[in-house]
Amino acid sequence: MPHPPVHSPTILCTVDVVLLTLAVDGLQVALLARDRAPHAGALALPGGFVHPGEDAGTHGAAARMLREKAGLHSPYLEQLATFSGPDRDPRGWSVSVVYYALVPPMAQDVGATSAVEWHSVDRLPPLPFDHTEIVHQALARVRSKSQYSSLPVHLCGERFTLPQLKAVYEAVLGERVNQVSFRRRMDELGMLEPVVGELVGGAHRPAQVWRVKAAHRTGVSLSARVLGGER
Amino acid sequence: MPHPPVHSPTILCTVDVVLLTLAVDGLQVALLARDRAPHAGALALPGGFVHPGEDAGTHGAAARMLREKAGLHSPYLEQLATFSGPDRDPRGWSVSVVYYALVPPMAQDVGATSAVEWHSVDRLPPLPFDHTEIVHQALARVRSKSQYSSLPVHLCGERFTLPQLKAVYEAVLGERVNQVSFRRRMDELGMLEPVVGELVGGAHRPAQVWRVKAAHRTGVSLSARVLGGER
DNA sequence: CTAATAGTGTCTATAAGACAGTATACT
DNA sequence: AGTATACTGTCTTATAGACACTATTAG
Repeated sequence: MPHPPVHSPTILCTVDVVLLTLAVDGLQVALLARDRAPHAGALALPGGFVHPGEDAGTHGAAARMLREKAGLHSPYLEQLATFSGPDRDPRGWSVSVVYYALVPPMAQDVGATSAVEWHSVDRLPPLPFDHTEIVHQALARVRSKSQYSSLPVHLCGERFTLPQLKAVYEAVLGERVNQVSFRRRMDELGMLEPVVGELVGGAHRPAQVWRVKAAHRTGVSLSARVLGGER
Repeated sequence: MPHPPVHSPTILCTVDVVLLTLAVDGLQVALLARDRAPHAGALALPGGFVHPGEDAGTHGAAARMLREKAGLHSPYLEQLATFSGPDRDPRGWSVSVVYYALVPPMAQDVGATSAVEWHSVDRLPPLPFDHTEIVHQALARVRSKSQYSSLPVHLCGERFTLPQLKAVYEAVLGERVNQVSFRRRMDELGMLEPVVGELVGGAHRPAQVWRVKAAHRTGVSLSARVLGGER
C-alpha cells in the first residue's frame, strides 16, 4: 500500500499544557479564554500549534506556550502523553502533545498581565476538546509521581520549611502523610539543604528553612518506595 | 502573534512501534529494513505515517503498523512518548508518537511471511533517526513497570507455569527474583487462575499450569510495592 | 508557666527476602 | 531409593507508620 504524500496536509499538530499550582484550597489549573474558533471565548488549556520554524521540539513549543500565554517560565515541564484522533478537534484530524508544568503559587503573579484564570481542579468548568480528560490524566500522573518522588517541591517557592513541604505533599496526595516517614524520606532523597536563617511559625518554635540543592533544581529525585496511598 | 495556516504543511506526523519479545538470550526488538529513503535498506523500528482517513488515533495507527509490517496483533500496546524536532528526520520537522508492544515468543512465527528481524536489545545494530534512544527509553519503561506490575505476563504464551513466569521476570529485570516473594505477589495480584492440566518439567515434579483471567487479558495489574531492584 | 508547633527516639506493623523443609514426579 | 524440581512454612530483615517525648519560640 503506497504512503500518502510526505507533506500530509490533513493533520493538525498542537501542544497543550496543564499548568498546575497550589492554593489554599488545593491544586489549581491554569485556563485561558480561547481567542478564536473553535470554542472562541471558552476556557481551555493553554496551547497552540507547533511552529516548525520557531520550536526545537514539542517541549520547546510547550515552553513557548507558557511564556506567551501565561507569561512565565516553569522549571518543571514534563511530557504527559499525546492525544489524537479525527474528532477531538472540529477542524480535523489532530495530534496534541500534552505537557504538564508545576509552579509555585507566587509565580501566578509574575504573569499578572496575562489573562490566565486559575481554577480548582475539584471544580473544573466544562472544557472544550478532550481537555477535561487531559487534566484528569495530568492529575493522576502528578499524584502517582508524588508518592515516590520529589515532584511536589516544584510547587513550593525557593525556600520553605519541612512542615510547609509536608502540607504540599498532603494537598497533592489528598491524604495525611506520616511526619516521621516524611522527614526520613526527605533526608534520604538528599536533595535539600538547610538555610541558616529561620522562619517563625506563628508564635511558636520556628522551623528550619530549606531549599533544593542546585543539582536538583530542574528534575526530580526518586525513591524506591512509596509514601502512603495506593497506586 | 498570528497562527500559521491551519493546515500547516511542514510537520511530518508518524508513529513508531518498539515491538519486544523474549528469546533464550533475553529481550529482542523487532527491526525492519526500510523500503524507501531516507535510510533505505537500513534496519529501523516498524513505523510510518499516520493515515487520517484510516486511523482512529495514533494508537490505531500503531496497531496498523504491527498488522501490516509484522503481521500480528499485540494484546498489549501502550504509548511510550512522543519524539519531535527539526533534525530527527532529514525530510523535515517531525513528530513521532511511539508505542511499545509485548508479544510472546511464538507470535514471531505467526508473521513469518514478514521481513521482521529480531535483534537482542543488548546487541543493537546502529539505528537511523533517534531509534536507538527510543529503544532505550522503551526498555527503561518495561523494566521499571515490571517491578510493580504484571506487564511480563504478556511475554508469556497463554498458558505457563509459575517457574516459567518467574524466569521471564528475571530476564526482563536482569536480576534474580525471590521465589517466595514472587509467588506471594502473583497471588496478591489475583489475576492468574490455575488450569487443571499439569506440565512436566524435564523429568521431575510437574508444575501447575496457570493462565491470565479473562478480565486481565489486555491490561496490567499494579502492586503498591516493588519486587527487587531499584528505580 | 502555658500553649503551640518543630523536631526526634523508639516501638510496632507490614511486607520482602533467606532458607530450609516437604511434595511429587521420573529414572 | 535417588534426584531434581515444585511448592510451602517460617524466620529474618528492612522500612513505613504510630506515638510519645523533647525543643524552642511567644505571650
